[in-house]
Amino acid sequence: MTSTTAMTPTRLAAARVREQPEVRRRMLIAATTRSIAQHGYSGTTIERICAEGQVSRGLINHHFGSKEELIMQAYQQLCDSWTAYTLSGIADTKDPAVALRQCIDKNFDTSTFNTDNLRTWLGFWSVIPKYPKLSKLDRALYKMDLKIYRGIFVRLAEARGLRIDADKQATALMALITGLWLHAALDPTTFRAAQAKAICLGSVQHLLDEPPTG
Amino acid sequence: MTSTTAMTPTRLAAARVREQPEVRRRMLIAATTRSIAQHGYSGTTIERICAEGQVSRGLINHHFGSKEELIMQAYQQLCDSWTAYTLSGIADTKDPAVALRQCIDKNFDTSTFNTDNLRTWLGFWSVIPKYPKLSKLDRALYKMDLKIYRGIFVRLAEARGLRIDADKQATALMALITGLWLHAALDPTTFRAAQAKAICLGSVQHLLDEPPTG
DNA sequence: GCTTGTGTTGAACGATAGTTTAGTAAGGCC
DNA sequence: GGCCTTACTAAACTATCGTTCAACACAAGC
Repeated sequence: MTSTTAMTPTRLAAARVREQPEVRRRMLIAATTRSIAQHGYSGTTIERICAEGQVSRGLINHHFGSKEELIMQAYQQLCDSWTAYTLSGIADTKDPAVALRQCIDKNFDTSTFNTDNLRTWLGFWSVIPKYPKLSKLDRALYKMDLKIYRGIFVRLAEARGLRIDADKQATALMALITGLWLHAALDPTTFRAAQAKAICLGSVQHLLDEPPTG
Repeated sequence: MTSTTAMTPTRLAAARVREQPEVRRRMLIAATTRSIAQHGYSGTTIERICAEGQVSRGLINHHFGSKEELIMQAYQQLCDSWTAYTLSGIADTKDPAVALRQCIDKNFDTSTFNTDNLRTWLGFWSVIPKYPKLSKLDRALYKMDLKIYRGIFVRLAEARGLRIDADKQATALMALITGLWLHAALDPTTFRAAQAKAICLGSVQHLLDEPPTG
């Protein structure tokens, strides 16, 4: 009855690769991030994510329960990665000036300051007001960053014998970085990474130039 | 046959107010802006806009042809308003230092630096990469702002006898402002308008403090 | 080798998106 | 005052959204 030569199977065998749940979840999170980078949040549908991850539509609900949960975990992953990446640059740095330079470097290196990554952040930012969970994650990230930069400015003030408002300086530098990221995300031709970094360094130059021994 | 007392009309007379097309279009654009402020771009549907504008669902297509066209015109209106508002502050200002202060003021006054307005900008920013028309509008706005700030810094340099990179200064100030806007949009409790403005003024203080006559 | 567990698929589901359209009524013109 | 244009409504329409589910296939345990 079944002739393998006459009848090609109606359903061609899909590349059904069985992965460990944790591995598959990571893949789907990565696919989500890529979709947001390329199509924005409003253009990121279940179908698009699954196409990006080369899996069928039902798999997201199997591994995450809902699209919302996937989005939450994707942003958590993004925040965690960024925090780890930032901290890795100042782990055992004694000189606060060096630490500051390294932090700024990381904000404008090729793995960070590229259109895909910046647009991923933009995509998540746009829905943070909608989801309290995302707000919470974002605020935690902001506070973490603020703490890092504030700490650096405090150490810088001590080392240089200056009186500076570390909190204000940290807030200003973070806003400047975010603004440069946003403008680059909206139009990648506006300025290059080197120019953006130069602007950042320029804003803190007066704190870096001073000789350590007054 | 028709008993007004026994039968309440099946279709309660809606507040069918006939407006001039231009007036109605303005109302629908305002409703769109409000919806984006409150629900983000991805939460802004035809139904939501029409509910906000208190009209029926079909009216948007009647006046704009499509939702996309409405979004485009809403962003155009937002950009035009902002440009006019910015220019109005420096129309006949001779002293560049005063002009700069006034520009900064406008970025943090109550009509600008409120959650609704900032989230409206955020909502539009998130879809700019998707629509070339929006990109074009945004780039025009950016260039206009850049021109204004660059001009002020050029005049400031001349008046103070300083050598400054006006383009770099303008880019930096605009990024700082945008970053402060974004952080405030994501979490209104992060800082108050006065603090944000103080940070901005602080970033250009070294250009304003100098006495006019060296 | 058979059973069990589960990662995976693809179709079907209800809900909701944006659009279209037939019908209604208000305002201008002769 | 009757006619015509058109702003407007409300329902129907098609497409697509996120989700559910029955069937399937691969790996582990006995």
